[in-house]
Amino acid sequence: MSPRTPQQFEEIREEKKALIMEVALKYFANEGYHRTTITRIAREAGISKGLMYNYFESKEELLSAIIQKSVYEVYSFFDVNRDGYLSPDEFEYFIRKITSVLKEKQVFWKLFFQLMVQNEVRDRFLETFVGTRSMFGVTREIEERHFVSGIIKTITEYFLRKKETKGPDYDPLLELNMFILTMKGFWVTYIYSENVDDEYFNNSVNRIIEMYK
Amino acid sequence: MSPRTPQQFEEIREEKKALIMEVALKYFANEGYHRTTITRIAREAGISKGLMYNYFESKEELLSAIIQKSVYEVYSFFDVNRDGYLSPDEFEYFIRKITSVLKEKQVFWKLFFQLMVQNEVRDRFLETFVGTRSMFGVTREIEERHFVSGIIKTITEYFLRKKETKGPDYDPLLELNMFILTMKGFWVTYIYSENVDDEYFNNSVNRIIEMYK
Amino acid sequence: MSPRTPQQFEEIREEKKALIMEVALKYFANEGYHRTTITRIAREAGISKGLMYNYFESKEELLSAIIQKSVYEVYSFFDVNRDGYLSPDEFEYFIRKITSVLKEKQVFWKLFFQLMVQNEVRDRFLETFVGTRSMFGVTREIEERHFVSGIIKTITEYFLRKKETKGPDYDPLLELNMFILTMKGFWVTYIYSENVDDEYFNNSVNRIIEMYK
Amino acid sequence: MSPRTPQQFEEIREEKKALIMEVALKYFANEGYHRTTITRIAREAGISKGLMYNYFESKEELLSAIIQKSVYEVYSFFDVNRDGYLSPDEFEYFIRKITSVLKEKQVFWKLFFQLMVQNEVRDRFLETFVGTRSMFGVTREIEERHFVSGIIKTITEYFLRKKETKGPDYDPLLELNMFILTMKGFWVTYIYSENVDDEYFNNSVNRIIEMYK
DNA sequence: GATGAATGAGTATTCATTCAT
DNA sequence: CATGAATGAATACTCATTCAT
Repeated sequence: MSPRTPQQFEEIREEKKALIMEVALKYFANEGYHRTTITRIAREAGISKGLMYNYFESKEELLSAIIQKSVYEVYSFFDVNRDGYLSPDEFEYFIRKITSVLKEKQVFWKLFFQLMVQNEVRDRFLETFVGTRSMFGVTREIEERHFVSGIIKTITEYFLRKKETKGPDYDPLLELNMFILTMKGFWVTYIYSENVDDEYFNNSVNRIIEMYK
Repeated sequence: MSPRTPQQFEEIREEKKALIMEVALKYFANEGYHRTTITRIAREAGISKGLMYNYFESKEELLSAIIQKSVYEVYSFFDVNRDGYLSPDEFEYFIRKITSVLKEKQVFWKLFFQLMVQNEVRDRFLETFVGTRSMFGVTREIEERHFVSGIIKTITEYFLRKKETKGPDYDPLLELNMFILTMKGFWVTYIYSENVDDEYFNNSVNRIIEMYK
Repeated sequence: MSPRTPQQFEEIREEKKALIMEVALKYFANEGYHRTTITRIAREAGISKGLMYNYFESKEELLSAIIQKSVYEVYSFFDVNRDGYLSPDEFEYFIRKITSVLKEKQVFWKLFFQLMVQNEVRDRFLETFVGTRSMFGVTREIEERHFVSGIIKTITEYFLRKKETKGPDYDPLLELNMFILTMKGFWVTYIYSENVDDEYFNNSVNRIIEMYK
Repeated sequence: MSPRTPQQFEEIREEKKALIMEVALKYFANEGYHRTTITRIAREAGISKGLMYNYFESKEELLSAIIQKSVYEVYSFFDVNRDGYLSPDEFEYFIRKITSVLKEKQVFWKLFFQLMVQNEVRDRFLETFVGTRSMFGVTREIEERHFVSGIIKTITEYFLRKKETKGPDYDPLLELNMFILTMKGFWVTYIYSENVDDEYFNNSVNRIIEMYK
């Protein structure tokens, strides 16, 4: 009969928020942000529409929260190698990480990709979370800010360093470009694979490492 | 001032339809299908909403017509090589074709990609036009129907044949997979590049040919 | 640490109710009744929404309680002169009272005015609390019931009596009307003055007395 | 069978817009802006909600259009006397105008008053349309901009000039203040009178002229 | 008494589609 | 063939009120 403690309320809130975000991510990713209605999310999460708005100020804020959370989780995955120098083994480790996080957060990447694909949303979120708008273009000037830019810089330096051992015919920026191309291809392929074949997945990763390490 | 002949009417009709489709494609691709209103398309095409419905039964039918037309144009681009056998030079030619059609039809590909990214739309169109739902997955069984499946079959055979010259360490299906991966990466990169750097573009194409021919 | 007596409970209850009403009056008056949410009032009063409903059955009942209380306070301000006869000095005293109560209860008058201005609310409350719906109109028949009617009757008689001294050209009902007009103008002017200039305020009051005493 | 001409369409549009604005004004004025739903306006105007939005971008824009139109009509009522000098007869004429426009546009003034009475709306519209926020306060500094300010300036000068004939005991600014007070009282009284008694109305106007000319 | 999570009926707004002219 | 006024179903969002704890 005694009222719930603030901690209990906080717990309820966090659990419900997590539930809503989980359901919303699933539908945003698979059906698209615009096509997913609040009604659907609420029904699927077993709550009322009103409660949704108790936790998130708007549909957009819900999307934002999902992205923020996911980006944070992806960030925390890459806490190593932040010194800016990459040894070949660290490079390999990085590729293995990036491919495993693909599996781990497949649904989020689906959503992320979808957002990238739409002008409007891209402009709103890309700069905030990724720090670059040229992600899909050939990025020549290396941007300093943000996580992704930082990684790209580190990797660029890795490729530039390889020129010393590979000889005069080696075009490091072209190789970098091909590497990024391949990673994107890998990404887009496996994001939309419903039943990833582990053997092929691993073989592909190993081959990428073989080609670009 | 003599009345128009039925042929002339038909011509006018076709021109108007083409104009509408062109405008719609532009907006569908850049703003998104759901975010583009019929009103906007009609205004931009300089006609009334009513007339729109005279030409196309619904918004969806308009989309469908756009895709059909574009897919047809892309098809006709590849009229060669339909005999199912690919020589190395034909393979190179095919890559050059596929990359140039990327530039040629960039707007369509943008739209296409956007549609692929949504379950519902994917299910509705992919099978119809492309003949496979596993496009984004690791396709092992080679599907026979349709254009894309046909091409994949031809290319698969190209890679299988290479085993004979490349030796026992060569895994043709893995190489095929890497090739597809790379092409997808190339595709997704350049679709969303606003100002494609021709030099880099060509260098990348050449490198792909070098790697997989 | 002895348990509170029923009286103490009652006191606490009354204090809380008063606090809620005070906060609510402030927001109702300044932001509008409809635009003020229960959540806001509860938060501002430092209590929970649930408790609000422990004290007041509904938002409307809260409004009702506020008006009742304020009207009662205004009533009690005018406990003199209830014998129905007004001497000139009592008339002056009445004007000074009515203008000072304007300052005293400015926030309430703001709310009151806002309510008057809306048909629905006016109909609901005006009759109950003021005893007339013609408050804003030219009232000829003098209504007997209620406080305001009583005052108007008393004042009407005051003006009628003045005819004897003012001579045949004096139209007492017209003068009464002008007096009421002027009082309303004074009222509406000062309710919405944020920083009332005391000198002007007093000069205006004196001038009104000069004109109508 | 031939399509409507642009003129016909324009006519339809203007008639419907006028109808909607008329109905909306009535309900906004009598029930309050916030309490009046779009559904109600549409039903009362005999059209669908959707059509409302064909003509007005939002509820607020509808309100804005109503005010703009009404203010324009009131402005056009006062095209005389814009030279800034007021003779006594012009002053009388002005009062007769202002009181007759009260009758003419009673419903609008009801709405206007209601808006004034709410902080939020007041801030949004008052400055735009009236050019002063101190309307309800004792305005000492005379503002130059806008219509209302212009009139107040002209009238102020009228009262200042009267000092010369009225003698040293005459306080022109106090009289101005009393005049404004009385006009406001007149205004608020007659806005909310449902059946205005013409004789009383005219007598009141004459008495005001008598007092302040 | 006290809390705030939960509800649901209601509100403004959008937009594909129809249809009288 | 051509127009755009008109519709209505759907959608995001609000908020007074209830209720388990």
